[in-house]
Amino acid sequence: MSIATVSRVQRGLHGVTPATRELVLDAIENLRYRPSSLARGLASRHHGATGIVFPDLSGPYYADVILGYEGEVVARGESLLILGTHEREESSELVLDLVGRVDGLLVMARTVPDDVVRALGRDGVPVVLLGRPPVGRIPAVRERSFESAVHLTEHLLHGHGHRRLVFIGDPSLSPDVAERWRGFADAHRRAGLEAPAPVLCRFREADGHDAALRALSEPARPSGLVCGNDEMAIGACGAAERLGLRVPADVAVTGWDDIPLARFLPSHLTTVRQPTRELGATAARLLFDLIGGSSLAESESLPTELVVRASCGCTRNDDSRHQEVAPT
Amino acid sequence: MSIATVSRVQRGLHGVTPATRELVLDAIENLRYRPSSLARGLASRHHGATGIVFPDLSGPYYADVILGYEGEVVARGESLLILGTHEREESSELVLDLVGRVDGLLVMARTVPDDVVRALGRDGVPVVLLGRPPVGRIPAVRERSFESAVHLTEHLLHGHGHRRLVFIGDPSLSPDVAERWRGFADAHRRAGLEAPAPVLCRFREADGHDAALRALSEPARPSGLVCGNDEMAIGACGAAERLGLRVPADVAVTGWDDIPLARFLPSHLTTVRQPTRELGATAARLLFDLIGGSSLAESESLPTELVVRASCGCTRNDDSRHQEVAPT
DNA sequence: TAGGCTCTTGTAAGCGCTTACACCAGACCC
DNA sequence: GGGTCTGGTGTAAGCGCTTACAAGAGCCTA
Repeated sequence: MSIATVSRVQRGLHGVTPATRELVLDAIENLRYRPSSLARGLASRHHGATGIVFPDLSGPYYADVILGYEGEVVARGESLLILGTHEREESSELVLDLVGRVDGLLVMARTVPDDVVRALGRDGVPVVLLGRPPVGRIPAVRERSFESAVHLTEHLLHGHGHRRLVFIGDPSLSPDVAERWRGFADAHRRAGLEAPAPVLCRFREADGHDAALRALSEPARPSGLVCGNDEMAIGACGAAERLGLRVPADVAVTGWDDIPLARFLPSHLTTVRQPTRELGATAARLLFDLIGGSSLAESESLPTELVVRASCGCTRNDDSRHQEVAPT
Repeated sequence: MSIATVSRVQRGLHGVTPATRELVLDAIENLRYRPSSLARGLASRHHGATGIVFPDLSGPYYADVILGYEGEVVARGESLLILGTHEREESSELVLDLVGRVDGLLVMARTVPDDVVRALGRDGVPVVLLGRPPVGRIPAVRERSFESAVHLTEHLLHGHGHRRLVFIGDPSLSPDVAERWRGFADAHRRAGLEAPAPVLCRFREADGHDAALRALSEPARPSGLVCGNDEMAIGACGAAERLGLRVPADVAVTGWDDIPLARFLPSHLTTVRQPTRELGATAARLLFDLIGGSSLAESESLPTELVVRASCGCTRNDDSRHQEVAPT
């Protein structure tokens, strides 16, 4: 019984007599033989693994995306390498290293600059982006942040008659936030209004708190704060409370992401739910298409869902209405 | 210039003239040469990667552990493969597959049965356990759940005079919960009381809700619910509310893990904070010791911290006292 | 029955590294 | 000046698979 036959049986190739196959299978069982993934990879020149590069893992967003991705990967019998960049200096170097260990890479927002992504593309590495715009021919998966931002802003503008909304968040820090800001501004424009400049801040609760404190201390106090994510919104609610303002009576607050905590704020948070798992799963499918050689892998965008609770001024505090933002 | 020299330069071995080294480095730079991790691994018979097996990624606990682990791994220039078992049938098979792609494995609670772990140990695979008891000579990293359970229960028993406490959670489902239940029971014993049987339920909010509903509907209503984790505790608070009971006036509720949401319940949750990142980092160090051949890698247990807020009956609802559970 | 098929199995040449060992200069000693 | 070291460099044999190709067995057709 030769090594080639074993290899053929192992990989379920045709051209092996059932009898021999049985024999080989028995031997494998008895010897508890496990093929070396390293040797196999070297000979067949693929790793049987893909990588995912994410900025961090605080909050449920990235964890959920990874979960959606992981499901698809495991279903294909592949492995998954992860790398959190955590705004490390050497992130690009780490990614370049990672790329040597996988057949393809999912690169998420706020991890490495575009030129690193471009370099990967030039080297022929299959790459899919998530939560950031496409780069050259490299496809991206995103949720419709722009559309949901328009939708949410119009809800505030027309549904509640707000006229002094302020956007909290820094569009330059993340493509998602940029899209949300763009939608916010666009909704204003469509309504014949001008959106005030965003109050810049980073992503965490404390950042939102500080930014909201600044915004709410302006002489012309905003009547609503549209925050770039739920964490900032939570901070903003805290800031309002600290200033003796009631949410939503004195100031409306909205977020993004619908993290579990959103339902537990004193005034249940109106927010936008993202199809996090589906984003991850879609990215995986796209990446495997790319690895499989399909060159027609196109960017995709997934619908989001407006979750209307109490903090926007809609009165009920427990149940929540959901509205899907239709494809455009 | 021979291939061996390049290899030597690459790996920073001594015995290369500075001049040659410079030459090789230049060539590497110019040709943008990257060594094949596959070939290198095959020849040197190690993967330069470790794996982590976790049950799921909902809630911040596992994400934080992974983060702590990841930091150590990346600092060593190694890669990290992840596998979520999600109570899949084929989990053991997947783990056995994963093990062929790494130099060592961190196996967390509720993923694969002990005999799989034992089998790995027998095959000489470096394995570290987390959140589950040691198996044979395989070391485990754990937080002092037992001790903090005693501490928490005594706080309730002696600090607040409770006499009808009920434990919510199923000790058979997770080693952590088992330890907590054991501490709960032990504290009762020390106080000359008998702990009532635990109200069995799974880990999620809804499970805690149902279990608490059952417990609180008993003729002799408990005056306090000690829940196996924060999610269950949140469910329990909901159940109390639904029954028209106030927390903590009518019933005290406590959790475990100190998830972010714990601070946002109507009555801020008294809970136990775990050193999640440190757990992950410690496990990584232990695993690398093991891989490095050190056979004196011992199980470790890390201190936890009792976070006293309002839901146990201590009145203040915003600041929180922390008490570290000292090593025993 | 010889020639040509098809189908199964075996052989051996890589895949791109690491590493034991051979080799070759010099430096050094007597 | 020939021998012995020493340390830098090259050679080649793996590592454990995949895979092109060769070889052999069985069957059909003329």
